Amino acid sequence: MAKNTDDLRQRRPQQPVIDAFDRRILAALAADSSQSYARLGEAVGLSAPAVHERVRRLRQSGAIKGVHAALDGAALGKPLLAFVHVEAAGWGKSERLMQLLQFPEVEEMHSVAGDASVLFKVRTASPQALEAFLAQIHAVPGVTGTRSYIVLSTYLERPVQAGVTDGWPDMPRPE
Amino acid sequence: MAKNTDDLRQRRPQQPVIDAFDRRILAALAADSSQSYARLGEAVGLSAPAVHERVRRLRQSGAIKGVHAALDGAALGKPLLAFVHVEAAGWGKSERLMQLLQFPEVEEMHSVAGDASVLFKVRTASPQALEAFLAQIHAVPGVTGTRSYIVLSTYLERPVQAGVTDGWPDMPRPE
DNA sequence: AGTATCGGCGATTATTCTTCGGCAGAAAGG
DNA sequence: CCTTTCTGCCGAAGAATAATCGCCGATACT
Repeated sequence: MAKNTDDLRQRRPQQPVIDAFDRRILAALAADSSQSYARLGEAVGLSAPAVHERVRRLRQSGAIKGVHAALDGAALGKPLLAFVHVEAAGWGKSERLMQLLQFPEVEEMHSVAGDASVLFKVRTASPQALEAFLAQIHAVPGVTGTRSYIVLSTYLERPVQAGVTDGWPDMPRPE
Repeated sequence: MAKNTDDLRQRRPQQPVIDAFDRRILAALAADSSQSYARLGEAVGLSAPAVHERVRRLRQSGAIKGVHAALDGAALGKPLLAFVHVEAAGWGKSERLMQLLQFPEVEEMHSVAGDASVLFKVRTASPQALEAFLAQIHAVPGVTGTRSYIVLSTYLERPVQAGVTDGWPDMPRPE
């Protein structure tokens, strides 16, 4: 037996093939991850152990990064949601900026292409708290300015969806 | 017995008091909602049934809106994340705009105060798909323009945190 | 054809969830 | 100050679920 073939087997496809069953399982778990494997299996057309095995694989492959409780910001005393665009001279990502992630008010931080360098999503208890956060940002060396977008109403806020639109509706092309 | 006192009891405080135990439970559930009540109880210093009861209450009060699996956009074939600002003449929220929420690419939609009316967070399979989505937006009557921010790197993306910063670090006040 | 591999299914065991009764502490009333 | 009432926690039991095992059919490769 050629043992060295095991090395070849260790290639990780990194795309462990996500078939239609997986997609349906992922969609169901993204919607509600507290349902039993039996119910999931019934929904997608598989047995409970089969679903269990697929979920285990999806977890290990990284397609499922975790399962989290969705909390209500207002109920927790953080009714103010805002997106903060940061303009920075030089390269935006600094060690100093990363320290801001320790604040539980910060939910997202991305570097973006556009007329801003870094984008924050923050949920604060009050305008004063947002001001304090902005002060923290402005205290970072290299930051030249910020632009804040205060959220008035949230019409949709959901986790990553499993679905992909492949056939976009025909658009009225600009002539 | 005055039965009518029951009516008074039906006042819902709407702030059913979230104490330190609740906050720790919520923090733990936001981080990982797949752990057992026994482990949670051990972490926060309560028994499993006590945690169960508190979680039930937090669920009912709306503090916990649900539990969802966090999926990996790239693994699902949607590696492109973008924030799209929409400028609209008149009032931004239209029935036509709400129909766009049916696309699984759309993860968030807010109306904001700032130099934009509506803000979308979309995760698409490709730049072409993003273009198709933008075309959908521009097809909505009243939309005068969009500004897109393509995400280059995501440094943080997490659900609503239970914690609140009350003592913000002293900021260097602008003199 | 033979053979190995993979994935699903049914059944079993182990964990966990969920409920129940009892009890201690705090708050309201006499 | 004592009683009453209420609330919330705990330990224990029963129900439901998660997690594992062996077997089987399908597929692909030799």
